[in-house]
Amino acid sequence: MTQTMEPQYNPQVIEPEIQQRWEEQQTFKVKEDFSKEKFYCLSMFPYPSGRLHMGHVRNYTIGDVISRYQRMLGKNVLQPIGWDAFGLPAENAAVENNIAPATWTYANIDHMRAQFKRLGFAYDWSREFATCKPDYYRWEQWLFIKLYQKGLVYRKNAIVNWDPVDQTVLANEQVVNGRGWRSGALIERREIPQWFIKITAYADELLDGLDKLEHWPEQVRTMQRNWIGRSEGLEIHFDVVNDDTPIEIFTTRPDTLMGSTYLCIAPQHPLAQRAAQASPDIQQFITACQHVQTAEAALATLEKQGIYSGFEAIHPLSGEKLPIWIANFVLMEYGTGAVMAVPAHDQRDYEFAQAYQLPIKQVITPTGNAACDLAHAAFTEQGILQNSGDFDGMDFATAFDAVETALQRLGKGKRQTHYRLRDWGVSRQRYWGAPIPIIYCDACGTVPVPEDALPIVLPEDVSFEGKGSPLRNITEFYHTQCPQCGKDAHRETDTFDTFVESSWYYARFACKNLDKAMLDDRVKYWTPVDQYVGGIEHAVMHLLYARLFHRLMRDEGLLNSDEPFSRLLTQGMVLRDGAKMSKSKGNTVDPDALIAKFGVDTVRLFAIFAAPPDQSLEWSDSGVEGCYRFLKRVWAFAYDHHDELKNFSADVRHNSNPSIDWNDVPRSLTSIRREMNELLKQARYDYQRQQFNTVVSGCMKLLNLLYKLIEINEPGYEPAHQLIMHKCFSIILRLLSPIAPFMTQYLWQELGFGELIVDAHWPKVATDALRTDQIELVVQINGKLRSRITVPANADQTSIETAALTDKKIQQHLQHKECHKIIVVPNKLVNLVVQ
RNA sequence: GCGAAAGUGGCGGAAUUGGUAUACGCGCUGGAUUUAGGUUCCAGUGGGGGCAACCCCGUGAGAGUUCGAGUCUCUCCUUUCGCACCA
Repeated sequence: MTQTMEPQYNPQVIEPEIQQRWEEQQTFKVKEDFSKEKFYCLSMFPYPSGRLHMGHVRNYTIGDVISRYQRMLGKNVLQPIGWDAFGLPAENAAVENNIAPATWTYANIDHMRAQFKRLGFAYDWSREFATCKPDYYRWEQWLFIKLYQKGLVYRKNAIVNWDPVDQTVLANEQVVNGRGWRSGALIERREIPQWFIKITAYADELLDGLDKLEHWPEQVRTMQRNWIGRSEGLEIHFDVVNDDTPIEIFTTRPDTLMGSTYLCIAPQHPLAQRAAQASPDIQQFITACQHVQTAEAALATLEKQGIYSGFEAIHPLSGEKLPIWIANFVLMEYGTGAVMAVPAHDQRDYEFAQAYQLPIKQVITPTGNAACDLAHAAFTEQGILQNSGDFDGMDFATAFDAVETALQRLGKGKRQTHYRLRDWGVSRQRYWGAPIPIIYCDACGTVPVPEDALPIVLPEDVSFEGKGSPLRNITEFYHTQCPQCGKDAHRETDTFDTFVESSWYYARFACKNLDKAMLDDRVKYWTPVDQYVGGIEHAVMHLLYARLFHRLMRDEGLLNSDEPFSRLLTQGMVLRDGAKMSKSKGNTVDPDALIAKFGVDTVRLFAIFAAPPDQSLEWSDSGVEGCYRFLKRVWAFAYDHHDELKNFSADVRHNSNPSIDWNDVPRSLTSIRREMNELLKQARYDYQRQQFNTVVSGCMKLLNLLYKLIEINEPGYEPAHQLIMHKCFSIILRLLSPIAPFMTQYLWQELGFGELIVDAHWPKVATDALRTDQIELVVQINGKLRSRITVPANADQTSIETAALTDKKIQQHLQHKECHKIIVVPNKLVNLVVQ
């Protein structure tokens, strides 16, 4: 404890001092003591976009609060950080500023690293890495080849957005209203060969695994379930009149089969192509469909259009001839490229049938006597079959089986499990990404790069104009020899989707410098990640791909668990004036400016206090000032307390608990002590359930309590008074330290509590302090609050009822009325039910 | 369009299991300190009525279950997120 203390809170002086000390002492460098209980806390690593925004500050503060809290609980905590360094923005910046994507990326990383350090996050910086470095991405190239050998990756044609003016492939984000964002040209669908990872081979496991992720938010699990979309249905074949190839469809509603009045096929369906040869109108329609965007949202809101193909299908059971239509909303690449239309019982089919005057045939009637009016909408619920021949009168389940049996007998259909989930296309026609390790040889075909030839290094020193990949023009990259026959060959110029890098980085943090393998046994100690923190926008894609990669690595024998993230916290967005903070909206707040004005602790405190972690946070300048005011009040209290401390008993000063008989202490003091312990109990619970905003409220209440305590004067009971005060302040500092680590560290030492507060014991509740002999109960009449009574804590039901009924206010209310029933909720209330 | 959430004072939010609605903070009003502004401190603050005791209303809208609903169920409205090449 120092002799003097600054009266003014000056974060600009203390924060850099403490930051320097953490760095010098390597306070947060993790010790690999495998005998200790570990806690791996990870926030989704940032894309190095330039500067930190408030969303970053919030995300990484939440992760840091959890890390520091877990460390104070005594665990061996790993909290690493790195950079998701490949991506499209670097290419855009390269075009705009005439700078190589690598140069731009590394400069951003340097800037953001300095910002992270200023924010005081308890990272183990020795494990930092960037995914754009060959010693990282070489291992995903290695894994890709392993998957190739196992048949888990394959190449097939897939659609991209093609900008015919810029002669380049555009991301969905770069297509605005169907046009290229730079060229303004109408985008075309173009089919090119691309690499896919067979995520569908893991569909069942990814789906079933969700049930075990009990510490994930239910909404995320539901979204993933729906994304995978497992459904049971029938695959049905329709023969085509005057054509050899039958049309295959999948339906989850075979009970409506007899109500099918037409079929729809995709414009790219082979049959549609044949139809186009005979009809210029059909050809024109198909050409127009070339401009349908690839994004599903655009597709779904599209005006449904179609044209009769001239072909007819034969209904597999009735033999009826059904017209085959070509429709813009049916996609060749998903499913079979054809659907059976049942306009009476599917809303989309209904609208299409109305628009093109196609017949609507009702085959399902509601159960019971419920009305069913097909004049305005389809009836889409399950019911009882009618107009369906032998199937009439059956319910959904019976009809499902009967239709299946009937079709199977004819060889025209069978039961099938269908997934909405599609295989993961990982090819990107871009420069700034990890090269896909494949070689194309005229003689040998597609040849994977041999393991000992990895990594395939991406040249960083390139001139980048944004028109196609520069890799095609770099001879020493593009031209190579075939690993099998040695003849001239060329490399794949596509790079990996950046989701590949972010799918396994969490595991690499366990063994960052390893150059002999992707992972080693250390990963078995550290994974799974105990706490993962990140935005809800990643609920499906990133989190599903990481769950896939974890299993792929497990099946390579690199890991011994099934899931990458045991617990997930999805934090909300930072809003200002009700809209997401973003450069384009011009409503951002610069964290650096705030830190310069208030210090880091205030910024962190606000990020935590303003909203619960999983909800959106509304920015408020005056709210930040309120947080600053609170920290100043803490400092002011500490300053006075520091001054008073020399008058305190040696026991209290040295934090050795003096023995005090609390039964002998006046109620004015014991009630403060009880309140303090109740607030502590609540704060511990709030930490556990990760509701950190109310932890801050609790600390504010504790400080208010201390100011109340100062006003109390009980001569002869100074030791108890001092003890409560000193203890209460040490509790405030510890509860607050994960959130405002700088000030609390400074005061912890200044007031002689110890050295590093992050190594202090987490405060415990004195349960004896919570005991009370009298309790207050609320008395309600018909659920409305009418009075309060005080009863002994151990009062029985009868005496509580008597106390409630004889209460003066209650008697006034009960005049001339009869009480039927009394409900007593222990420790809470009494409700009198009155006529 | 499909999938997932959210809606509580002037504002951010609290209310652990269905049990005292609005804790804590901001803002505002009044007062103290200060030459002044700022800072700091004290008091008040959901709406309506009443001299007062106190009463009525009140958690997006409407219904329902219950002794009791912000919390559970249904319908609707609004906002946000995701939709496979932004990350």
